[in-house]
Amino acid sequence: MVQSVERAFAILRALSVAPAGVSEIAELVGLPKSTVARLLATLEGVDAVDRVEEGSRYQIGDGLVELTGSTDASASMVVAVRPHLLQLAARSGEAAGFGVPQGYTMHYLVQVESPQPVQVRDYSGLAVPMHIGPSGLCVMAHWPLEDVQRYLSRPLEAYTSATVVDSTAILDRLAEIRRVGYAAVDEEFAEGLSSVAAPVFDSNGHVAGAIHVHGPTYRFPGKKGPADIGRIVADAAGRFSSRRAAS
Amino acid sequence: MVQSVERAFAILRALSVAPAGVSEIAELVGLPKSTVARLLATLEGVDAVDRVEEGSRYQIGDGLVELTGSTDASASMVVAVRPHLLQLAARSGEAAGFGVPQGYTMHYLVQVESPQPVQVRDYSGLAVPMHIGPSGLCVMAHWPLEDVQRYLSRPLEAYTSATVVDSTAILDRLAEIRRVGYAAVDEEFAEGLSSVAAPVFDSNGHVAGAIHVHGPTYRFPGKKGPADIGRIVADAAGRFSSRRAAS
DNA sequence: CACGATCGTTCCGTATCGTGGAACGATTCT
DNA sequence: AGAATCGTTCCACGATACGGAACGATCGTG
Repeated sequence: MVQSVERAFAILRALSVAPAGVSEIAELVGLPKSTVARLLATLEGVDAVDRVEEGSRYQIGDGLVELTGSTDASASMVVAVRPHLLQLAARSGEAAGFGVPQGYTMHYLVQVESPQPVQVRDYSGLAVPMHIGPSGLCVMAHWPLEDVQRYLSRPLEAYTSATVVDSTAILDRLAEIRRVGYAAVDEEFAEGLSSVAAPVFDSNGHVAGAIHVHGPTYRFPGKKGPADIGRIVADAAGRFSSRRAAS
Repeated sequence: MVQSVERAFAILRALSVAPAGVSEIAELVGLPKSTVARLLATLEGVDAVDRVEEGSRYQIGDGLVELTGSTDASASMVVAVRPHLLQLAARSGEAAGFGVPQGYTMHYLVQVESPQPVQVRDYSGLAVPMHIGPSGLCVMAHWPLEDVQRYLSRPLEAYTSATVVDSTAILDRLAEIRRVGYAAVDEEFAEGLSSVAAPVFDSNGHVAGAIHVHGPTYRFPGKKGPADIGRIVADAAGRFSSRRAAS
């Protein structure tokens, strides 16, 4: 067990009851004032606590609330996005899915199956590096440049021989994605699999995830081509973004 | 800054998005597996995380929710207690209310009006030190002795000339409250105001709040006297406690 | 089934990090 | 004004957290 983490949580438990200052907390948890002050400074730094009206009393902070609320947020997003995915699957004729970014990976939370007899596997529950697949690229296209460059400075894994791992090529792709509003990828994640994705934004205009359609390369994107499918997906993602902004 | 606390919160942020195992978290936060495993074990020990279905994936835990969630629990209690208060107001002929403890104060959440033409003001929304008023005293009567003594070691405020602030007298009161199951107070909170309260317990038998009846001193408790009113209030509080335990 | 890859768990030597007493200015109370 | 208490910061030091390595368990593939 890591003692200082346990101590930090003892402090949080004391504060969950009522706001308090350093000395009172020190008495409540039985630690020296200086230890408590240092742990509080750290907890304040990670937004787990904040000050009552910029005074010297601390209370449970918004950051802690967000840690527990985000899980719910993802769950509610899964529920909210489903009708959009069902419509998209019907309209594109292929499986549709939704994923959210987490650090340097894209987490695929939910997938709605293709109406066609030949299905692709279910990728929900899977975590994929950002540069593998169009959803991650859509998200990354809206990152600040220094975040993109930090990601690209690490060795990039190739899932297939078609996976693009060249930094310059990726940067060019990201610019194109921002211009056209979607990303199309063939066989970079898995051989025989093609996918088109578009970004979902939250109410503050920040990229929050991506909706995608994917199918076997032999029939997808097919006659419609990436641009047509791209527009359909971007349309669905845009409607979902608008709906989220309104709620 | 305490590095291990910061690292623990980095892990929590990763888990706030989606459940994950040790290795995935390690990659997300950029720490060695053994470090992550040790921090996770600690976070699990303080209920900040728990396992998904006793497997090897972790998620945000109930303990973290509880650090932030007391307000929500209070909201559902307000809904649940209302029929009990309505009945009590009808039976006692006075206003009935409910409050929950928060640290060293009693928070009055809801009040149902007296059926009589002369009303007392609405105290819902008010926070009052524990020793002021019978509800706080009922809660305090069920605190561990060292918690009581810690409270009493601080200077106690008097709201009126009748407010009891002597530690010995308060300790005697608490013993009497535990014995008879209610508390009766005259003009200690406000002049001309009398009140009788009884404790509400949660499903673990811990004191969670108090139900009270209050009215103008000139007519309350009246012919019934504190003991009769006390029994009526304790009866209502006991029924509410049983109903909470059953749900 | 065998084997390789990956996972989660545990151990242990070590050095880094967290500690707590003390100092001190700021604030509060009498 | 003076005493008490608060919150903040410093620093020597050793306790604690660290991370590489080992290993059994599990999973995926041929």
